[in-house]
Amino acid sequence: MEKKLPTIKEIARRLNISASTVSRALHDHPSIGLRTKMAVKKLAAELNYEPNQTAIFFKQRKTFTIGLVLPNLREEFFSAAINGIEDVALDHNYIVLIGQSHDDLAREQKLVETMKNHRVDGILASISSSTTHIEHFEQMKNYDIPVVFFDRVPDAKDIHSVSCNLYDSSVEAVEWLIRNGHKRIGYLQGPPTLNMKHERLDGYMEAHKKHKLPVDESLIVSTNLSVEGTRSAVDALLQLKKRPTAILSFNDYVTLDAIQYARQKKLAINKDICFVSYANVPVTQYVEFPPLASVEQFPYDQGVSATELLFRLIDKKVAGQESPYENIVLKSELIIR
Amino acid sequence: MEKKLPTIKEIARRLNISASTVSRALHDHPSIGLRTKMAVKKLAAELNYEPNQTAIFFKQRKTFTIGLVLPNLREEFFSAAINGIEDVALDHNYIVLIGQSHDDLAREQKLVETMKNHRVDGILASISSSTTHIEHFEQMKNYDIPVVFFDRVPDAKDIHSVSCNLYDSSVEAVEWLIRNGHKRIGYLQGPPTLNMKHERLDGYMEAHKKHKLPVDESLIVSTNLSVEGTRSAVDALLQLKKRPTAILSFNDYVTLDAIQYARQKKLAINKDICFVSYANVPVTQYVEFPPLASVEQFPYDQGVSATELLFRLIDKKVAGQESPYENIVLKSELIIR
DNA sequence: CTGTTAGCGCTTTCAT
DNA sequence: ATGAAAGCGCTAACAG
Repeated sequence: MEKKLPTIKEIARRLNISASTVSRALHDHPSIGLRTKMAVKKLAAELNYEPNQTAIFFKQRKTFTIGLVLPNLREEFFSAAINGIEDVALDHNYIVLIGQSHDDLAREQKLVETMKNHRVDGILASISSSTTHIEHFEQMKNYDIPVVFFDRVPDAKDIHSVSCNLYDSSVEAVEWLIRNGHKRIGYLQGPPTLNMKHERLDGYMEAHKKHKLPVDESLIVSTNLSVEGTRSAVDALLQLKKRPTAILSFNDYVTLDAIQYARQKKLAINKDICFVSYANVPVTQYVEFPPLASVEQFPYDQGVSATELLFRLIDKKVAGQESPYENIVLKSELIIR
Repeated sequence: MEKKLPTIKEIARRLNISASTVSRALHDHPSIGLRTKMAVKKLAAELNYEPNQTAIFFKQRKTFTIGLVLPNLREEFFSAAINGIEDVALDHNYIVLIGQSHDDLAREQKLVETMKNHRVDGILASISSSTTHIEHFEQMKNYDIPVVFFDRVPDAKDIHSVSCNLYDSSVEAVEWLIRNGHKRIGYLQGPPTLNMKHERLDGYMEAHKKHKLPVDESLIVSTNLSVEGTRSAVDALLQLKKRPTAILSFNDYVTLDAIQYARQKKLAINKDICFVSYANVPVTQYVEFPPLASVEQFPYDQGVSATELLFRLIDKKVAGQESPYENIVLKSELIIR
C-alpha cells in the first residue's frame, strides 16, 4: 500500500501549468508571476508536497551527507567529537552517516566503501588502530570525495587533517613529573600504527633531554589498547628491577585499565606509582584514582574544525577548484588536578 | 575538475550494444549471451565502473539507510545500543544516519524531518527527555517510513517498540534493599515525560507493598537528568527529617552525580546512604563508589532487536503488507556487585 | 513571465 | 539474446 506522495508534475497537472513553472515557483525564482507563484504554493501546501530529495540528490550529484568513520563511540573523546561534527553539519543542512571500525581495518574499508556507494559529499575519519595503510581513503580521490582525518591521523603526505599538537603538552607533562621528583618515568604507548606521528614520544624524550635524564628504553612499552594488552605492558614495567615511579600513558582509558591493574598488584596509586595521561575525558572525575594530569585534546573543537575544513573542501570541489592539503594543528593543554 | 565516472551508457557505447544489455549483463540476467556478458564485465572492470547508487536509490525508492535518533552518545548505554544497531544494519547492507537530540524536542523534530527528507527506509528512536508528544514521529506514517522506538519509549498506542521490562527488576532491587535492612528508600526518578511508563515506580511501590512498608511520598523526587537537577533532588531527600538510607535512582549517570553530591555533603556512601540504579554501564567499574546494584538493560540486545524489527517492517512495507504494532519487551537483570 | 525539451543513470517492460 | 523506449522527479537551457 505504497502511498504516493504528490510530485511537481501532479501540481502542474492540477493547475494546468508546466512542471518547470511549478519548480521555479517553489524556488521563488524571480521571473514567476506573483499570481501563479501563490497558486502553486497554496496547492503545494494543501497537498503536503515535499520535494523528493533522492531525485534532487541524483540530479545535483550531491547528497548533503557526510560520512564519519571512527574507531568507536564508547570513548567519550569520540562522542564529544561527534557533537562538534553534528553541530557544524546541521548548520550546513547536512547529516551524518556513521560507522565504527572497532579498530578493525577490514571493517573500516567496508565502511568507506559503503559510504562511497552512498555518494557522501565528504568523509571525516579517525583511523583504526590496525590501519596500516590508507589506500581505501586515497581511493576516494577518484570519486571526488574529500577526506579529512582528525585526531587519529595517519602519517602520510597529501592528506587533510585536524589534530592536536601533543608534543608541547607531552614535554610539559613529563617535565611536571620530573619536577615532582620522578626520575624513572615509564611510557606506555599505543600500537605502532597509531604512533606514526611520535609527538608523545618525542615530547617524552625532549623533556628527559632538557633535564639531562637518561632515557631507559626498557621503560617504553606498548599496548594495542585492549585491557589485556595494557595489562601485559604494565606488567613489563612492573617486572623491571628498577621500576618506574610514574607512567605516561596513551590515553585515559588505557590509564584506567593500567591503574586498575596496578591496584590489583597491590601498588599504592600516587605513592608507589603515578599516572599521567591524554584525553582528559570527563568520566575520570568520578573515579577513585584518576590520572594526576591529563592532556586535554579538545574533541569538540577538533570535530568542529575538521568539519569546517571538510565543508571548505566540498565547496571548493563544487567550484571546481583544487585545494592544497591542509593540516590544521590545534593546541592541547595539560590539565593538572 | 569533476571527474566523471563511467556509466552504463559509456560501456554500451564502447561495446556498441545497448544500455539495457549492459545493465542485464552486470546483473547476470539469464538471457544474456555468455560472450557479451563477459565482454561487458571485462570492460566494466577496466573502467572501474561502479553503479551510481543515487540513481538506484531514486529509481528503487529505497536508500538502504536507516535513521537513528537518540538523546546523546555520551552515555555508554546508547553507544552500546549503536553497536547492535550498526551490526544488524551492516548485515543487511544498510548504513546508519545518526542524530542526537540532546534531549531537546525541537532538535529531535528537526532530525526526524531531515531524515525524512533523506528518505531513510526506517527510523530507530529513543526519545528525548523533553519530548512531550510524538507527532513528528507519527508523521512518518504518511511517508511510509516505519519507526521503532527503543529503550526510551513513549507511552503511546500504535507504535512499534523494543524495551526492557524494568518492573520485575525494580521490585527485585527494592526488595534487595529491604532485605538489607533499609526501611526508608528514596526514589530519584527521571523527568515526568520519560516516566510515561511507570515501571520503575510501580516496582518500587510493589516491593513496599509486599513487605508491608508504607510509602512516603516525600521520598519520591525527580531530576531532569542534569547535574543541577540531580543535586537539588538529592538535596530534597537529605533535608527530610527522616532521611532515606538508600536511594533507587533513574540511571547510573544520575547516580554518579548523586553520589558525588552526597559525598560533598559529607555522607558516608554505603554507610549513611546506599545507591541502587539502572543501566549497569561499564564505567562504573572504575569509580570509587559505584551503585551497589544496577539493573542491566542490555543495550546491545535492544539495539539488535529493534533493528531486526525495523527490517521486518521495511520488508513488509516493500511487500505491501500491513504490520500489526509490535512491542517487544526484553527482560532486564539486577546485577549486584 | 512561462512552456518545451532534454537529461541525470539506471531498470524494466515490450518488442524483435 | 538483444534493442528501443519509457520513466523515476526534478532542474535548467533554450525559446518564446
